[in-house]
Amino acid sequence: MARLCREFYIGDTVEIARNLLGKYLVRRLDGEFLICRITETEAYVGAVDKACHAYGYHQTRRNAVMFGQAGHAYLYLIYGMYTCLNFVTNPVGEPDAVLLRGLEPVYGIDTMCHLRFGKTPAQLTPYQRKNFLNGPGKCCKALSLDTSFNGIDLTGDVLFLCGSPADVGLSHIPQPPRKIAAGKRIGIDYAEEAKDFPWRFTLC
DNA sequence: TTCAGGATGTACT
DNA sequence: GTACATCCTGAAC
Repeated sequence: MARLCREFYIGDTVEIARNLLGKYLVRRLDGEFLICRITETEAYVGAVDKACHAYGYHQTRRNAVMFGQAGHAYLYLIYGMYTCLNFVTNPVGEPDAVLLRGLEPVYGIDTMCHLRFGKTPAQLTPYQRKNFLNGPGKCCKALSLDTSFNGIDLTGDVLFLCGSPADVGLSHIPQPPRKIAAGKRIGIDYAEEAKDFPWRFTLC
């Protein structure tokens, strides 16, 4: 499959967060492909952003991956229970990342449904159907990702991104034109002025 | 349909 | 000991 190369992940992090919308996230699990369209992201910029784990270039054991090479995945545990997936951007030493907040399932839906709810798609309640992949913890659960994947290379074979349905062998999937909305980020009320940065992007 | 509250464990001070 | 880039449940409207 033709996947996004490392250069895609190098540049202005806020711009990359916007460019990630509509791209396809591919997870290879036991030989099966799980494929989703990215619908929601947030940018985190270490140098200036109090909401970022690496604010002011503060490096710890947890966030070390953010200081490494672009195009790798930063995964961490939040609230003791849930995993968040980030894409590391920018050059080595510049700790920026894009948080994945929302997805739309495209392929492998039965498997994702089972991973998330232990049910088949037909067994979902309307509430579960509506809230399938609209949060960072939910995305990781449906793709069977946990902190053991921290630092994985996004140009490898386990987890990577593609630019179009044709790149993932699904040329029959339509891509209707959609708009991008920007807004404030979520769950970072402690971050003072940074909580109001319009660095959350949604496909609508 | 919205809201409050609890679950839960790791990293960091 | 405290805070945390969250999610689910159940109750009230």
